[in-house]
Amino acid sequence: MTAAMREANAGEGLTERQGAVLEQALRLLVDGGEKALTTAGIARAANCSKESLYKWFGDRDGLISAMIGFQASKVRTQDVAARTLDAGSLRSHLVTFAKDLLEVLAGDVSLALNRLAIGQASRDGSKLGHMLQERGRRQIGRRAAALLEAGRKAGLLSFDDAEEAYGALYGLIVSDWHLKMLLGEEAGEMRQGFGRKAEQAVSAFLALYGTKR
Amino acid sequence: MTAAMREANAGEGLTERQGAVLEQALRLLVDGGEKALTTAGIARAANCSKESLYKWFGDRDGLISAMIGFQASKVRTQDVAARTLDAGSLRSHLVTFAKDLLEVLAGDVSLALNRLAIGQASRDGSKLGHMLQERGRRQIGRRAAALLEAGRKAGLLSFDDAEEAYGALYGLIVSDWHLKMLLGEEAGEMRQGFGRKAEQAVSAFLALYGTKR
DNA sequence: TGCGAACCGTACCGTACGGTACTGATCGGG
DNA sequence: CCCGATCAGTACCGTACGGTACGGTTCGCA
Repeated sequence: MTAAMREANAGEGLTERQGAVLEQALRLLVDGGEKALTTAGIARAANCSKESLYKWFGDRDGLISAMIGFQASKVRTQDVAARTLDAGSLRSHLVTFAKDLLEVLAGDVSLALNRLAIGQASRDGSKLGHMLQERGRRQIGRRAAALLEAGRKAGLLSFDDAEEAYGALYGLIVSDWHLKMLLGEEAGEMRQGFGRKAEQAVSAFLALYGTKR
Repeated sequence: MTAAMREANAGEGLTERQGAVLEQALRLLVDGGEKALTTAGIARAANCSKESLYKWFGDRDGLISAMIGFQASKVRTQDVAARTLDAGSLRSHLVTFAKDLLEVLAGDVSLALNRLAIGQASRDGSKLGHMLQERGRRQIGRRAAALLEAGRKAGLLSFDDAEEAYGALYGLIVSDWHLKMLLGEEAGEMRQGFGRKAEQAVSAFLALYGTKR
């Protein structure tokens, strides 16, 4: 029973009720930051008892871990089957990827969870940090890697180290926007610049790694 | 008057004693994260009384703000007078800038302060975030802007929007390393890759914005 | 030598949090 | 119709923090 629960928490085997509780917890976190993420507050917001929280998630850290896993499980990245890939469609796919990346990073839940994990990075041995890294970046990184690999196979891209190419793409897209948003810069005002920024970044990336010239 | 005249430490109106206290506070923050940054802990580490802390800095937020200002005042960026600028020296200056930037961002005090400001971004209306942005990034941004402008004046670089070019340079250099370090990735292991990464980033930047071909 | 300001060390207060224990209500199965 | 399990609601406990107050000490200065 307990073992099943623990394993379930790591994956997605959560009761609807528990999912609803995590939803409320995420909402609290987004609205009020880590300070607002108290067990009493969650219990009040979710109309459940503190005792249930501890029974389901063990302790506060377990609850936070469950929040991260829960949120990650909601964002599934679909692999684009790009069989027919020409210069135009590659560019379009890259631009879409860039916009998606910026949108994800600017999402308030993403920002709140990243802030939480960063704030706890010094205390908990970066356990949450690794979790976010694995569940979040890894997913979108795979999507990008697949896209880049497809581009190379189609003779549209040229690079030796895929990781290096992805690093350049990521940096060109995100620059220091993520940090600025994490530090509190209002994300709403920035969003309208995402489209232009994505186009610029992809153009630069193709100038660097594209074979067409 | 003597108190006020006592050399204002690095432009701030701080006594040496107060600077020493802030030094200890920064050390506490670096070692133990925000949780370790308690008024009692600071008083103990700095051999001063809590009453003095409140007299000097008002409250905990004032103390944290003073810590940021104090740390920023210690990092002065020297403008490189690049009168004779050729392709080689521009590249060398850019590589040096890139390495410096990575070293600064990987510094444990910088990481700790950024973590602190990010953790408080939701509670205090990003006051600390703006402070860090203004005192930290602005400085190194100006250095980069001067370098880019000099390169353009010398006919070695070509760009319309300096801010856009700087964004590309920053992104190519930093990529997602800063976030990874903020999330707890051990910075020590990464440092040895800084040199190579700086070279790669500058090469890519020059391929994008350099006039020499 | 005497005075006053600054300051250290500590005791103290109110509060809020994490976590536990208890009570009563709901509900599905025999 | 009753039994056992689950859970909401709440009271409770220990702890730790931010901030304040106070006694004792040092030191500059007249």
